[in-house]
Formats: sequence, C-alpha cells, structure tokens
Amino acid sequence: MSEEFTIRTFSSDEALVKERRNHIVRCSTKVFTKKGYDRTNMRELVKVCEMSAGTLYHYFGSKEEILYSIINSATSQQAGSMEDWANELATASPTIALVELMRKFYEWHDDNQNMTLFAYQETKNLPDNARQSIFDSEARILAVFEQLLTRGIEGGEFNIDDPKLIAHDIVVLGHAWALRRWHLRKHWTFKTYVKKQTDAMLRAITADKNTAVANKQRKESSK
Amino acid sequence: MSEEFTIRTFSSDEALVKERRNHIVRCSTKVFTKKGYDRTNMRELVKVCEMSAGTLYHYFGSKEEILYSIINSATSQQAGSMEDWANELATASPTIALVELMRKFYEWHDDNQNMTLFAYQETKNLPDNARQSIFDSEARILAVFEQLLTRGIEGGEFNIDDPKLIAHDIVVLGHAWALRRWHLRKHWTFKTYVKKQTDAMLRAITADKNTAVANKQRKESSK
Amino acid sequence: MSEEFTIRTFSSDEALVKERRNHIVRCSTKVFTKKGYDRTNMRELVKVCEMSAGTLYHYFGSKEEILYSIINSATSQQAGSMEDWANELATASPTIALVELMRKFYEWHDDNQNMTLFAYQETKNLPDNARQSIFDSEARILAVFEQLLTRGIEGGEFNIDDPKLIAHDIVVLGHAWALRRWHLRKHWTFKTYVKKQTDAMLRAITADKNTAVANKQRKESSK
Amino acid sequence: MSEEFTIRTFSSDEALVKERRNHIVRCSTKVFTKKGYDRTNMRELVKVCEMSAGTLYHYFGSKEEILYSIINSATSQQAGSMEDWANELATASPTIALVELMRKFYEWHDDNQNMTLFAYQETKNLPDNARQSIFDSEARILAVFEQLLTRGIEGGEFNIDDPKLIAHDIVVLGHAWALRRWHLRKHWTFKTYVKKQTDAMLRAITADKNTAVANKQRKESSK
DNA sequence: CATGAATGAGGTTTCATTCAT
DNA sequence: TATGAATGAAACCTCATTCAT
Repeated sequence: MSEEFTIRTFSSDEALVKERRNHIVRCSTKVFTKKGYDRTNMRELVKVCEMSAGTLYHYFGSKEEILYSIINSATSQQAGSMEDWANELATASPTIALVELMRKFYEWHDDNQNMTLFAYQETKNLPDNARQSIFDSEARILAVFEQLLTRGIEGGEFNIDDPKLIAHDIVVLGHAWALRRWHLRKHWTFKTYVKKQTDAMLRAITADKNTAVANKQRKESSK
Repeated sequence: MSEEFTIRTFSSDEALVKERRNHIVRCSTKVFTKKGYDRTNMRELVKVCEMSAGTLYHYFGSKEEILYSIINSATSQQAGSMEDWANELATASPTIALVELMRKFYEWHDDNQNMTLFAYQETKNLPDNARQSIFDSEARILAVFEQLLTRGIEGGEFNIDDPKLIAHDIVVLGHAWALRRWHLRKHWTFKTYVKKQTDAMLRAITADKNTAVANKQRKESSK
Repeated sequence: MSEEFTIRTFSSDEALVKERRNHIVRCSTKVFTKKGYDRTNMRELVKVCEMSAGTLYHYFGSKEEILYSIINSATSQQAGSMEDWANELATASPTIALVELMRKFYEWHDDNQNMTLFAYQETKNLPDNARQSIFDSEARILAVFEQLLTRGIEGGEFNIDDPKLIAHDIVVLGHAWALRRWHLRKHWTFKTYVKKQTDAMLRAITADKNTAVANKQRKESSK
Repeated sequence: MSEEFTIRTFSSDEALVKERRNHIVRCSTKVFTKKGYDRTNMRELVKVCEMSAGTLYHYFGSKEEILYSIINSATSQQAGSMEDWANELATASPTIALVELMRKFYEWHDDNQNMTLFAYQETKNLPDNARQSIFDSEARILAVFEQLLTRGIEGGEFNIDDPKLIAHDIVVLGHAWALRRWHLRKHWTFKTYVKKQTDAMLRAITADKNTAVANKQRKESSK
C-alpha cells in the first residue's frame, strides 16, 4: 500500500504553515490554471504570491507539491460543498434535490472553468499516491449523486438501471461546461445549458406514473 | 479573420514534405500523448522519428507546429471517418445508424485514449488560428451526430428539443471513456459502457409511438 | 604579521559564550566530519545543536568560524594530550616512551578517523590566519615526537640523522590509519598496524650496541 | 555486485567524446584542485573549458561525473606510469629500482600536489562504484611497490616481514609531500626530502650482509 | 538533403545569514 | 537572550533551435 503524498515544510508552526500554504495555493491557482503547470515558472509564482522563493520553499517542497495542493484543495473543497448541499437537501424530494444539486455542481464548474480543465490536464502527471488522493475526492462527488439517485429509486420516483453510471454522466456533463466552453458558449448560455441538461436528465430517469406506482408497491411489499 | 496556421519547411518537394511530415507525426504521436507535450523533449522526439534534429526542422518549424499537426491530424482524421461512416449509414434507420455511429465513435476513443486527453490538454495552448482549425474538425464531428438526430426527428423516430445539445452530450460521453478511464474501468468494461450509454441515449430520445405519429403528422402538415 | 582569526559574538558574558561555543562545537563536529563542510547546511547544524539559527549566530559569526573552531579545538586538544602524555613519560626510557606515545597518538586517530580526514580537507580552505593557528597545534605535536627522539639520540639509544623528519613520518603514518582506512582495514587490524609500525620504526632508529656506545662517547666528549 | 560508474553523453561519436572529455578534464583539473569541488561552480568550469554549459553537459552528465573523471584520470594515469617504470626497471637490482621508483613516485606528487590532496578530499564523497574504481588504481600502485619489494626479498637483498605494509608506507610518505607541504617546505627541499626518505627506507629494509648471504643460501637450497 | 554539435537563456531549488518579535 | 521566518542571489542542469559541415 502506498504512503500518503506528503508536503514538506521547514516550519513547525502548524497554524502559520496552514495560513501560508493557503495563501500560496490561492495566489498560484490563478496563474497555474491560466497558463498551465509547465508554462508557469517559479519566478512568476513567487511574484504573484508576493514572497521570496526561499519563503515559498519553506512551506512547499517542490513545484509539484504546490500543483498537488492546488488540485487537491479544489477537488476536496468541491466534494465537501457537494456533501453539505446534499445534507441540506436530505429531506427534499429526490427530483427537487437533484435539480438543485446539479445546478450547484454546474455552477461550481462555471465559476472554476480553468480549474476543471487544469485538473484533467495535470492529475495525470502526479505521482501515484497524490493522484489517488484526488481520485478519492472525485469519488465522494460521484457518491453524492449516486446516493441521491438511489434514494429516488427506492422512493419509486426514479427508474434507473445503474445509478452509478447516471451519476457519472451528470458529473461529466457538468465538467463539459468547463472543458468545452468554446463550443458550448456559441450556442447556449450557462442558464440554458443547466436548464436543458437538467430537464433532459429528469426526462431520462423519471419513472412514468405507472412505473412509479409499480415500483413503490414492489418496494413496500418486499419489506 | 485570422490567417491560417502554417507549418514551415525548407523543402520544396511537396511529396517528400508530406511523406516526412506523416512519418514524424505518426512516430511522435505515441510519445507525445504518453508523456505530454512539455515533458517530451526534442531529443526524444528525434530518436523515435529516427532522424536528426536538423532533418526534423526541415519539415517542421517548431515543436509547436508538430504539436498542432498531431492534434489536427488525429481530429480531422476522426472527423473524416465519422463522415464516411455516416454516409454509409445514410439509408439506415436513424436508430440503427445512431447506435452504430456511437459505437464507432466510442471505439475510436477507446483505441486512442491518450490522444483524447492530450487534445483536451494541449489544444488550449495552441495559437488562436491553430486552435480554430482543431475546433473546425470537432465541429464536423458534432455535425455528423446533429444531422443524424435531425433526420430522426424529421422521420418522427426521435423526440428531441435540441439535437445540437444531444449531439454534444453523445460526444462528451464518448470522450469521457478516455478522459476518465481510471474511474470508469473500475465499474464497466468498454462493451458494457457502450451498451449502457447507447441504451440510455435511445431511451431518452426515442419518441414513444403516439408522440412519433403525432410528430410525423405535424411535420408533414407544416410543409 | 597577520592578525589572529577572531570569532564574533553578540554576547559579553564570557562564561556563557565559552559554554555555548563548546556545546556547538561538540554537537556539530560529528555531522561536519561525517558529511563534510560544504555538504552540511546550517539547518542541520542548528538541529543537532538543538538551538535556533539566531542563537547560534550569537556565538559564532559564520559557518566558517564554526569550521575553524572544530578543527582548532580538535587539533589543539590533541596537542595538549600529547604534551601531557609526553610529560608523564619524561622519565621513561626513550624507547618505551616512543612506543607508548605512538600508541596513544595512533589511538587518537583511530577514535577520530573522520576528524583526521576532515582536518586535511578543510584546513586548506580556511583564511590564512586561521590556518596558521591550526598549523601551530600541528607543530606542537611534531615537537613532542621530535623532543623525545632527540632525548633518545642524546642518550645514545637512537641513531637518527634528522629527528624532525622521523617525527614527521611517525605522525604521517598515524594519520594514514585514518586517511586510508579503506585500504588498510583489508589487511590489518588496528592492533597489528600499530604493532608493525612501531616495530618497524624502532628497528629503523634504534642504534646497534656499538653505534650506541660510540654515539654516547662522541656526545659527551663534545660537551 | 555494483555496476560500473558510467558517464553520460549525448553524442555517439566516440572519438569526439574522448577528445572533448579529455579537454574538459584537463581544463577543469586546474580549477577544481585549486579551489575545491564544492567551491567551484559550473559557470567557472564552463569558462575555463571555453565552451557553453550545454556543450559540457553533452559530454558529462553531471558535475560529479566530471569530478570522478578528474580523479580517475589522474590516478589511473599515475598507476599506468608506475607500472611502465617498474617494467623498465624489471632487470635492475631491487635496491636501485626502488630508489628510482620512489623518486618517480615522489616527483609525480611534487608535480601534482593539489591533485593529491584533492583526491583524498573528494574520493570520499563519490558514489560507491566510482570510489571503488579509484581504489583499484590505488591498488595497482601499491602492487607495483609490493612486487618490487618481494623481488628484493626473494633475491635476499631486502629483509622485510610484511612487504605490503612497507609498500603502503612508501606511498603514504610520498603523498605526505603533497598533503603536508606547509610543514615540510619549511625544513626540506623536494630533493632532500626524497633523498632522506629513500635513505631511511633502504636502511630499514636492506638486509645486512650476513643476513643477505644467509637469505640467499636458504632460498637457493630450497629450490 | 541530412547531420548532430553547439548554444546560453532560463528552469527549479538551496543556502547562509539577518532581524523583527 | 532567544527565536525562526524571511531573504534573493546563485547553484546545477535542460532545452528548443541553429548552422557549419
């Protein structure tokens, strides 16, 4: 089993380390996601972080560790938000919850378009254990959708074979808004994109009334 | 309007230029898509092409021009194949044609997984006019699906609001097989992935019988 | 004449300065002699000294001053020990005293192998006045042997042209045990090395009986 | 068993590689041995070699590889010379041969004083396999003296217990001229140093006449 | 047309030392 | 007195591209 990917620091003041790393991640995210990892050099990074190279290397051991932190921070923060939103919608009807959650998810990728592409680009080049950690956050996001879909199936509201795959499709179509903005922007605004994808998804997974009733009865009789 | 992205050569023997460029593109595709553009250096490129640096620079003006050629060659070749297949299926029923075309398209991305991610990664960094040329090929692929969907709608077989968006979704879910192989491979084989996505797509867009008849009539009465 | 090499401090409490400097020298000797001067950084030094960089720089003005102190401390301590031992052996027969003194000297270099090589390596790079100070201690060690040899000559026990050179050879062959351990360890243990070198030395410098008597007479008649 | 220490090159023209490496080694030896390995930077090295950094790194993979080449070149060249001289003296009497060989050996270290110290300093920091290769050359030099001493013993001319140790002492006292020049130069010129060490060595190892004759007879009777 | 040696700017990272706290 | 975060010059090495052969 591979060890956790660790980030070097020369400081032992945990609060300070956390603060400085946050600062560095926040500042470098912009330039990294805009220009790409390899095309951004440390000189530039240091400039946007408004610190000296030496200071930066007190809190990170390498450029790659910063890369990891940027992607990991974005992805795990996203996963956390999704889980929070899902909790808030735990009592809403699956349909309403799904619409809302998709909207939130798609909004995140609208707000962080560069990050979405950046994560696709650079996760590949991370060391195994670092990549695994990113994938874990990704999995949490997929799980949020999958659980909601499963709730809908159990309630008879949705009629889906493979909720895992549908969860995956929802996520991919959200990413697509960021990954393929050049094509999409020509034809749809963000609002219409979300609306249309949400509608299409609901149409595809909503059980028709007969089926819904049948499903519900089947569930209940099997208790 | 921006000028076309041109590729420098010192040779005037067009046939030779074409042959050498093909050779270079073919040889360097593998190493570029595997290791990434920035992480592949010219020394390695020259080695896999089995030529000297000087020769390579006779037929290409820069590393970036090779990058462009690789992506452009792959994308336009893909667009060409899609158009050919669509022509072959021009008389088939839209449903059958769609299933077949999706399978072909997904197979392409299964066979060229690295290329799919590579194109997403690197197209961004190309100069405007080069990027535009890639996008044009992408647009041809989308058009193939859109036209087929439109044919289905016109024939009353499909019931779709926005065939452009559906075409886009089909394409994105094909790309996903390559982009997200780490997640997908855990749960589905290529065959089941294609089957499930195709089925889901058909379920979502196929008009139920009543609707189909109604659609057809409406279409015809509006002529 | 060049000024003495001085070591900066920001403190005026002499006892504290002495204590702290001793501590630093003692702690850093190990890591310096093991890894080399240039390959040991201040971070590591500060860690083994269990103090902050700031504190360390209160008692030393630079890394080089620590280097000097380490070598000087070792060499002058060695010189002191040799002088003490020589005094203890002042009444022993020259032969016995020499055997004993060589053993002590060789033992020192067996116990401080890294230091011996380190002093050879780094003394060269010290500023002139610092180097001179090290050389003075070295000279004291040579003097101990030279005086003992001279006593033996005067007593007619040794038959030597140039006791200064013999003293030098004794010292060098002691250093060799530390400098050339990789070669020597293959063929000899420390014990046999000392025994053999001592025997060889005695054989080379001991006057045969006739010569011894003649020498003694010559000396006395020349008074 | 450890692999050989290899030196990277990007060229496949062996003759050119050899020539350039020779040039680099020759030029950088001076500056390296004068200032030390760590205190000499690549900028300076490149300047004295009159080439660009890129060119230098075509023929060596790292600064350390140059270090190795410098030491290895000097040591193996020295070993070669010693073997050649020993061959030329193969028919001379052991006493004459030893005197001559010592003179040659000491002259080498007089001519290459910086190198001698440099080799002692830096061999320690080389990787294992590189260090081993240096030690092998060292061993060849020791073997030259040991074989000569053994010839002298077999011919009854020398009376030595352990020729390996004597060989070692001869070598160390030669090195000492370079390592300890600051002390030695105060008291002896090179000529007198060689003369005195040679004389002392002969006195120590030459069998007295009775012993010599006895040795010879014993040898012959045992045939 | 083909070669591959040469370039040198620019890449990432380290380091001894200082000084505000 | 003691701390350790901050500095920024300078370290080693790589690279796309050229041009003499």
